[in-house]
Parts: sequence; C-alpha cells; structure tokens
Amino acid sequence: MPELPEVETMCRGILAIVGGVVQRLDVPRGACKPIRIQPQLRELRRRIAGQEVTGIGRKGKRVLVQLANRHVLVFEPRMTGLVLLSTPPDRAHVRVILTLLGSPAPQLVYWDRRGLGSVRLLSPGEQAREFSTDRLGPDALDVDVDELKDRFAGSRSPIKVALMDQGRIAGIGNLYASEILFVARIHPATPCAAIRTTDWPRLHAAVRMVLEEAISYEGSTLGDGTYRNALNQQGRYQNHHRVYQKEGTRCPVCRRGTIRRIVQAQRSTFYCPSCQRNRPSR
DNA sequence: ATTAATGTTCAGAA
DNA sequence: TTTCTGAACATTAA
Repeated sequence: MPELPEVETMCRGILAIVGGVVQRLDVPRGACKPIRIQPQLRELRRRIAGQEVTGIGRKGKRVLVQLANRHVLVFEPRMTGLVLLSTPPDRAHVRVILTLLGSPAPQLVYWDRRGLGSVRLLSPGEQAREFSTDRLGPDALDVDVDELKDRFAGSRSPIKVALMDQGRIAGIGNLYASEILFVARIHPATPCAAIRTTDWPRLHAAVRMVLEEAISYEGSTLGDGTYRNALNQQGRYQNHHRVYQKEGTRCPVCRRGTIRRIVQAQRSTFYCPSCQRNRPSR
C-alpha cells in the first residue's frame, strides 16, 4: 500500500533522527516469522555501530537512512510496513528497533503486520548495483517528459501496468496509477506505443500533480487503516481520490460518465469511460 | 473450517 | 526480450 507519497511522508516524518548516532539495533522476538534482514545481524550491527545518521532519502517506495560511512539502511515497506518514531499499532509486529544517541528522537521503529517488507544495509557498491537504472527506474518525481517518454513509448503493455513497473520509473503503485491516468485523461488499457505524442506532456504533468497533491495530504490511509505517518497519524488523501475505489459513482469531472472498475494484471483499475476514451488498439 | 482477497516485489516460466 | 504466474506473509471477510 505505501506508494511514493506515503513513503515520502514517512521520510519527512523521521527527519528528526538526522544527526543521531547509532547505538544499537534490535530485532524483537515476536510471535511471527522474522522479516528479511541483510546482512546477518552480527555483521549488520558491526557496520552501523557508532555511525552518525547524515540524512534521509527516498528511492521509489524505499526509505533510505544514510550513514556517515556511506552505507545506507534501506527500509522497504511493501504492503504493510511502517517507519515510526512513535508507539507502533501493536507490539507483536515490531520487526526492528534502531536506537540512537544525541538525536531528538531516540528510536526508529520498523513495524510490519504482514512482514513482506525488508531492512537491508547497502554498501556504496551495493547501492550502485541495486539502484542502477535498469533494475530500478528513476524516481517518479525526478523524471522529465523526455525520459518518461523514452522509458515507456516502445512498450506494448497497457499504460496502467507500465506505470506500476518499478524498473521504468519508481514509486507508482495501484492506487496512484489509476488517479494519474484519470487526471491525464488516458484510458488505462492504452498500449504505451499507442499513446499520442501530444499526450506525453499531459501524462508527465499528471504524474507530478497527483503525487505532489497526495504528499501534501500525507498520503492515503485505505480501508484497513494500516498506513500511518511516522507519528502514527492517518493520511488524508483518501478523501480526495477522484476514481480509486469509486466504482459506480458519478465522474467528478464530466458528471456524465460513471466510474468503472476493470482488472489489469490481477489488480483493480478505476477510470471514467467518458473522460478517458482513447481507443486501446486491441 | 476452508477459501479468497488484499497489493508489492521477486523468481521462474511462458 | 517481454510478459505472465505464483509465492512470500498475516489478517479479515465470506
């Protein structure tokens, strides 16, 4: 569920740990299976001990805690992971606790109900490999129109599916793909190769517009209420969704069409058949 | 009681 | 090469 806006909100929420020095890292023995942690705990602790947190970064849907020795702790929340400075939703699913000295926030907690996420420490070399542009595309807020077009235009896959492909650009998931295509007025089933030249600037603008708008509301907390910011507060962008999970309601723009739901790559897509009427070529 | 569904990423197959 | 499928996991709803 956490996509770019939610992860960006997490990052902003943990800025208070910058300047702190790593004292310890604990993995509470909970009732559930351990999550993926790399490298092994002993090695991990040896490499982060006493290091100052020099900054917080983000790459797509990942939170980066940058350390003085150029290593970076990468939190990947996947479905239900949260990076918190406050009390977690429950004790059972606290996966990692990072304790710091000399920062206003003494502890960073990684909580993950389903445990699909991971915590990894990457050396500079590993970062280069992990974040190379063929493994993980440029961040969705960093691409310009030309790069967007270059990375998508050749493909025959539907634009909705391609937007969620982290190898093309990083950060967009199921929710924001629907919202972005609605704002761009592009039918989600349109093959990338069939998108008109004049539509790329509109798509690019919609990517920025929707993501920045969602960030300003601190992301979306959906039905099960899992997603929270670093202070355990809900996002508010769910109150501003235009089409996501709005099947059957009147289109907010044209007021004639009714929002439809289709399934693409085993996931729900929402769109307005009236506003987004590019003809998919097959 | 079991089954499906959730939504992201990866490995492996088509 | 690109695209698709199932698994990873925990919890809830049917």
